[in-house]
Amino acid sequence: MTRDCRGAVPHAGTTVAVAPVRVLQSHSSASSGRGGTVGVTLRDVARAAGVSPATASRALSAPDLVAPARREHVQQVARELGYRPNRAARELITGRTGNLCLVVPDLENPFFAAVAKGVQARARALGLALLVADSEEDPRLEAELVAHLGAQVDGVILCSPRMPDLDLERLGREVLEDDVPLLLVNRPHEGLPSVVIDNTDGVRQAVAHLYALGHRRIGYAGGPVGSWSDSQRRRGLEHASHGLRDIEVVDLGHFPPVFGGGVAAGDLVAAGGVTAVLAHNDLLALGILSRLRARGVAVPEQVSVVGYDDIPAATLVSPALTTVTVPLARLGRTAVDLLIEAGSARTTAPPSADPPGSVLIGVELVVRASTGVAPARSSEASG
Amino acid sequence: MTRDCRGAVPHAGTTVAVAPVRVLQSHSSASSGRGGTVGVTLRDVARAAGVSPATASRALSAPDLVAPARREHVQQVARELGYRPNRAARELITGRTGNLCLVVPDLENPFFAAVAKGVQARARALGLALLVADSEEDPRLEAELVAHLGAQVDGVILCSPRMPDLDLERLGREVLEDDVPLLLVNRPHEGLPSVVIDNTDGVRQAVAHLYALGHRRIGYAGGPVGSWSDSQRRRGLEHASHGLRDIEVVDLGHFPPVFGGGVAAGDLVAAGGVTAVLAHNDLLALGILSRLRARGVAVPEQVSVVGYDDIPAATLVSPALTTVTVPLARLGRTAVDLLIEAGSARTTAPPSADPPGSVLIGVELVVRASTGVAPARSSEASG
DNA sequence: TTGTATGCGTTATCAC
DNA sequence: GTGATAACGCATACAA
Repeated sequence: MTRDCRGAVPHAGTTVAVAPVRVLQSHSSASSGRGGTVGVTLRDVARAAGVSPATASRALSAPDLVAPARREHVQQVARELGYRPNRAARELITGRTGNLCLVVPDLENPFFAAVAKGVQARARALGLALLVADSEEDPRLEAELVAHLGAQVDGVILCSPRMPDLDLERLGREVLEDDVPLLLVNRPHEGLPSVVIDNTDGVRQAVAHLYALGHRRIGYAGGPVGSWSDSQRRRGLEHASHGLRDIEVVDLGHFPPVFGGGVAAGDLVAAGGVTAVLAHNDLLALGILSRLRARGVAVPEQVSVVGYDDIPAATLVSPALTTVTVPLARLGRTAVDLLIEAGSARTTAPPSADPPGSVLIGVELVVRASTGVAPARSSEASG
Repeated sequence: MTRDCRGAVPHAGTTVAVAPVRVLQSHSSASSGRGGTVGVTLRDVARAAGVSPATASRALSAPDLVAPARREHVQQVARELGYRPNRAARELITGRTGNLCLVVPDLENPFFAAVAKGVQARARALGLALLVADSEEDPRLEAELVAHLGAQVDGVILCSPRMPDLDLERLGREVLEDDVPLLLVNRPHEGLPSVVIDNTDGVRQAVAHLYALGHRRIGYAGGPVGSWSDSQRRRGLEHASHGLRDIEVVDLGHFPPVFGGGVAAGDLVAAGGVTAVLAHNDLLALGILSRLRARGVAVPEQVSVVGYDDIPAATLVSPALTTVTVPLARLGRTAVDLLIEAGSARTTAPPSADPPGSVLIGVELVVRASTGVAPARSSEASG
């Protein structure tokens, strides 16, 4: 790594006036001369507008409380002076930071990246900034981050598929003490608001699709043990298969929900005698796809593969992956809305009014090239 | 989307004591009774430790200034009381927020996701939180975000491949006024610190590799017009080819640096009579790969493909993509370090001491299955 | 080395 | 509807 210190020549064009002395006297309104917008305080605005600081404050933060004429005048003056409220001072007295916080296991995981994008967009639309923390898949660190960052934000959104329930319990209490709303993504928990994906319906759609294509023996490559969404999807799988004649679901086991996990799962698919496999998520499915190809198993001619989430990479491979589309950006936006709602409910209502809500995000199967009609089989059951 | 308000039954197990009255009297040390760690102020610590607030402050923020015995005592007391400094109050007086800000065009783009991850990790290691903003590929929004968020952080890291130089110039000035260091990623600019990738060397390695495999006619699928890294890579390409006998570089044009752009580029590859193609980045290369496959062009037997960046998806496809590995996480970490350096230099040194530094991040070609020996050709030049 | 006192910029509480 | 004034919690200049 080379270090390249660039041109030692200072700007030659305009002369930037840098004040060499620090003025520490009482507010000497730096507004005379275009010295910059730095340090324009509310008092400056008030003075320039000929009103008291209190009125100036109200004119900007609670316009309804001030007479229309004055209000507009103050706002005009503030604009001219380039006034920008000091967030620290405001926070110090209101207790609100104007920031939200998002904790995810891995920013590079396209699933969380999409959620983060949605969260960020909605937060900004509401005039809030977003602190993002990556826990590096470490539940312990997640808890620490929530506790740490929770102190400097108005609300926390936590994506923590694998944090033990007990830790969650504790976090919930801490957060209640600190009066900072905590929202869970893709994981419900008693007493906490959450936004979750409809796992059972997604699985149902996937199974129905495969069944319609003639598949009767379907493998499931599961996610990590202890993952809430995995247990949900297993449940959905059972439920869905109950309604269909002659179907058999083969549990291929638990796998890390990444590409590498899919490679391992791929071998079990090949060995399991199934004609189709549903993976816990797309990364896993892509790994399976890759492994099957390497072993010379044709997809979808010999085996059909279905993923979950519909991450961008699902369309980059060939055959493109049939998968369950999860509106991740919407999930993120909804999370913010619900969090805000929880926050304002907390201040409006007495101690604990209504329990925090939980929102279910609908999903939709999108059929691509990785699924096809089941290969002819030695039929084993009579019709 | 269903709305499911969960169980209306309050907690039945433990009884959570919620204080129904708000204590507004002078500090009545809530430490008696385990009422919670909320509101433990420095004065409380001072009182409990039997020292003045000033000493308590120093014991925690400037330990060297207080006698060892007292110091440890105060720290102990603070720990026991669960004291946590109020960031707003601290910021109000010190002017430092303890936050950095990162602005990227698209959080879902694996390139920026990786950078963000590195930035976040390093920031946390330094005890700083990270505000992340996604500009949705809109340079105008980027400028606005920097201006807006810059006011509430100690430094800004900007990834803005396509922002016009003029806007950058203006941002640089604004930021200088606000006294907030601004650092550019993958884009140098006079007067601003930056961390950039070694584009010319990456291209050189790629060309050398292809040349060694016997390729003599190599296509380049470029990035967007106005992209600094694209112009750098084109320059590197020229330079690299000058040193090699009998080589010809074919400019395939400018493409949006996404999968779809690669699809378009793929057709030109097929039509251009080249035996190898170097893409501006991996997404583009993946699109080319996909298009070539769709058209029945074998990779690498007929055409070799090289990408740039080495995003995770590069190994998910088959054939796996030969590409130039960019240590993106390191890039992010370096950005933070350099930004901090710039920040402290700003306060330490008089007005403008030394111009901000620029760091060059080295890259390395990683050879995978998408490149192979050049097909036999109708040799056109004598040896 | 330690304590006292002041101020950071804003909003909230009161009187008017 | 408006203005004086007191906090908010902390760090620091200054005196001791």
